[in-house]
Amino acid sequence: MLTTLPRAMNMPSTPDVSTAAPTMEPLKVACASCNLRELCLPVGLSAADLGQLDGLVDKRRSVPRGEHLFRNGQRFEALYAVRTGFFKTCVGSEDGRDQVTGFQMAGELLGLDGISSDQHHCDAVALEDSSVCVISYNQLEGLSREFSSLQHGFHKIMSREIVRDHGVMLLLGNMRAEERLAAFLLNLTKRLQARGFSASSLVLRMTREEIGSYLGLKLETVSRTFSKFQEDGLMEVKQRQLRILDQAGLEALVNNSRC
Amino acid sequence: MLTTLPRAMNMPSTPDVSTAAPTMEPLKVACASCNLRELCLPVGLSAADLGQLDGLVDKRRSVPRGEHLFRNGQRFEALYAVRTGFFKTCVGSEDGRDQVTGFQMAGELLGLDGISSDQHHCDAVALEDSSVCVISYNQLEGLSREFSSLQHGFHKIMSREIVRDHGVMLLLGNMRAEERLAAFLLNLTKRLQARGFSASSLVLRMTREEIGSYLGLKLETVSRTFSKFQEDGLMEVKQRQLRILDQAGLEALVNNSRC
DNA sequence: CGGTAAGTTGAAAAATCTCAATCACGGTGG
DNA sequence: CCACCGTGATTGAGATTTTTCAACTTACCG
Repeated sequence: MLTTLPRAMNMPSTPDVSTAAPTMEPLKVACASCNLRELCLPVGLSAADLGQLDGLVDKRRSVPRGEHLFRNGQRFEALYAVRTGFFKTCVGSEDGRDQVTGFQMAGELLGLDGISSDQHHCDAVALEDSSVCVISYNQLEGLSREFSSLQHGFHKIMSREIVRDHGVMLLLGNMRAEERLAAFLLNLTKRLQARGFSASSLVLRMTREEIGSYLGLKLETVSRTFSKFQEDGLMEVKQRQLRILDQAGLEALVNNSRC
Repeated sequence: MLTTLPRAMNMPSTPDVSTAAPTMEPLKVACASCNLRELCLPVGLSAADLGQLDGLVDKRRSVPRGEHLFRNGQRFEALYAVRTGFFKTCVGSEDGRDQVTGFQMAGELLGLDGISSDQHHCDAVALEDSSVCVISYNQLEGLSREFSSLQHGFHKIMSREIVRDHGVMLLLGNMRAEERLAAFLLNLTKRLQARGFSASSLVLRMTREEIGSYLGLKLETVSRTFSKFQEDGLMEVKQRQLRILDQAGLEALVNNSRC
């Protein structure tokens, strides 16, 4: 998916206070100096264009762990780019069913579902203390008409979300429990790696139940499958602390349907 | 989803040769005179704007039953609006897994997945002899910068696709076989009804296997569930010919998880 | 230090899948 | 015109996977 990797980022989940930009007012939000620009909405924009996009990000907003960034039914006004932290999105039906539709980390966009009918169609909940950039959707549409590279980049992001969703459908429709969890973990580590984190050692930000909801499994099945992966020497699991020992083994699980 | 219903359409799956537009050259493709304009990309555009959108639809293309409109990996150049007929889209993984990600009928857009990386990420196959309007994506981006209502409409369509996909995830992740099939049938009849067809009598365009693939079930399970629905008096099933006898009963199946 | 939320594990139940046989239907060619 | 063929659909029975229910452990937070 991501063609451009970010340069070395030592503290990827911390804002770029370290970046030595001379005379920068901290209250001004500027994509041009954000260390997430290679992963976020401004992908592919030239430095010149980037400078003109001051108006894109209205402001920031911090969301403590467990709080909602937005809720199903709420009026849609803005998109949100995760700056630090970790979110889940979930949809629910009239009866109390609940489905986690995704997990979002730094640089990923939240709220695209809201455009369809001017109101949000899912809940977005912070799984740890988080902060987001607030992108006024009106502003984005306006700037998109001016900067075709921004327009195209935004379309790509929406399209990528559709492609991602189709991948989840494949997972939910065709895979057994082990394959689902393996695919999930590989996807997670790939995204973490793109943000400068280790590909093998990670801390899960979500509960077994949330993983299960995303993967269409019960939490007990998720737990059992983790245990099995550990027995098989694929990884070390200590609660939410994971260490991948055999990435190739995981990949084989996903790819070789059953042999 | 659809707020505006089309006026009376007697032959919804036939092009608008009947609409008495004076001095219209039949080779010119014009959204302004298409009877699908209320369901298709130009939703919400004023008559004035619509007239200016001559360039939107490049040309038409007909796709015989069983043929591909586009394939996974193929270069992305255009979106396609279904004019007549019926399509399925499916994604596949390296190992021969295959997942139907959607069924598209008149007025619905195909190819949105291709924007993300300039190549298609799924196959689109005609399930009956079909025809589509070819919408050059470059042209669409250009016109979008000029007409903000087109821009907004397009964004809404992409967003709606994302919302739809999340609904499918809920279905695949949380529902049992009966609920899935009921939800699928209700969705199908709702869309057919929006196009002027009966809400109760329909002919399935896809096989049990294709339904199963979409719903994450094996074809035998789909078949058994149809039989059960028939035993329960919810519908009459004769191969692909369906007659819904108890729509409320189907809705209850979907909504009341298990009571 | 205790209370609570999260995670693990076992055993039985339930849903779905697999494999296999049979049936229905549309098209084709003798 | 009709028998035949192939694809798609149906149905049964047993195997498999996942869920459910329940008991128990672990970690974290005030």
